[in-house]
Amino acid sequence: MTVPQLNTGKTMTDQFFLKIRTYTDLTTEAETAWAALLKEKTCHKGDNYISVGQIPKKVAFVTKGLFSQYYIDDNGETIIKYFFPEGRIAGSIPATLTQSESLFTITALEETTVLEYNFAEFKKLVFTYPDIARFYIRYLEQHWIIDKEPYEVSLRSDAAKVRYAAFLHKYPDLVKRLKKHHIAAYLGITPTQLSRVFGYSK
Amino acid sequence: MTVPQLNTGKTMTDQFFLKIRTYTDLTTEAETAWAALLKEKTCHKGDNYISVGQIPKKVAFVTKGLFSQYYIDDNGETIIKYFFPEGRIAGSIPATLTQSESLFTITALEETTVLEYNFAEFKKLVFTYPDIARFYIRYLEQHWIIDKEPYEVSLRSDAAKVRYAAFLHKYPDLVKRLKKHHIAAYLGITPTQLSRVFGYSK
DNA sequence: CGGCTTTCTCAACATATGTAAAGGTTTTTC
DNA sequence: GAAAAACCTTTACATATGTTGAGAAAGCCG
Repeated sequence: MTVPQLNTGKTMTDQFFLKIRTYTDLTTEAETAWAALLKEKTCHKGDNYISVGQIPKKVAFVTKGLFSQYYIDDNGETIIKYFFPEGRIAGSIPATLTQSESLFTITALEETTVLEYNFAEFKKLVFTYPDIARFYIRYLEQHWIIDKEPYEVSLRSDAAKVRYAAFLHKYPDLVKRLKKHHIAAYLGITPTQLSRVFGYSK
Repeated sequence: MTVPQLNTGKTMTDQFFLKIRTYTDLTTEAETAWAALLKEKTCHKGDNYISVGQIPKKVAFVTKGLFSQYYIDDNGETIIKYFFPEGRIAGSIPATLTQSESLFTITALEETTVLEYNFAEFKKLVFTYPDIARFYIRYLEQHWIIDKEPYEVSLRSDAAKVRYAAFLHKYPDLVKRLKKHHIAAYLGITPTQLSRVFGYSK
């Protein structure tokens, strides 16, 4: 069971299930079973929630703060795959599903509080409660299929300047919380190049 | 119901469910219900199974042949996102899920026979038969999460030469069936560049 | 406050890849 | 089987982006 913790008048668990219900409604039994898996955790700025090479067991719903998921390529460049701000479920999912070493590190860019839960336990609930299965399917479809497509297309066919403009437009709030080099690493360019296209366009 | 059609001694439907059972076993009732949705279709080389701008309703299990899924970017370049050879389920899934216009065209690179089914009808089965839900979840996890990760990483951090070598290694059978410009379009480079890295390394 | 680190920008140069065009080969088509 | 189309490679040139290094600004820390 989670410890009540006020946050705009809601416990973290309330905040969690409010988000979950935007995908699909859950029965009380399902919600109770899921709630029993949740555990609060805090990551200080700079802490790694998951490190490269680790075999992850848990995923984390971000209630406050910001994670980035990144890896270092052969040339020593940092490449950021995702940002996980409030309301997102952070995890190294491929590694968690296959129980293999994570290719990515997930690190806190800000003081970050999460509600974490064991993913294998969650998967058991998926096959026990049809409404949790329904949630999981919606979640997978939304984030792994629908949301990813425009970014993947842009990454392959747009110049850095266009990708930067799209990022500014899509994540105006995130932009303020990130350093330029984080954005560059997400767009797949160097800070130098970002500075160039930024300078020309502004 | 599908028309029996010999193919190494199996009907196309047999071939389909053999593949499905590699994800999870189905009850007889579930299989029967799903089988009722299947319909054979043939695409001649050059035919589009789905065209850009179309709102797709169906997906297609490829029993014989090869599809590519591509789009034309602002500069008129063809960009190939996937190949669908035998045993893969081809579709413009983001557009099908959201019932919006497909960003991609799916076209037959060879004479291709498929077993197609209405995706919304299939989704009803997902929420009726727990074993079909289990299949669908496994399928989403495998193809949309696990399989995609290495390619996405490579696309962002490896030079064209490395990506080409990885492609040769991973799809030795596909390579023989594709033109070089198809491979180039998949790797995100021009045929000219592919010819350069191919020439130097061979 | 003062120094230290991080961040950001800029310049000069290097490089991978794109563009365009040509020629030779292979494949398709009738 | 001949004509046409598609494909592949190569060359010369163009360009976006990377690399390195320097310096200025901003943030952090003792």
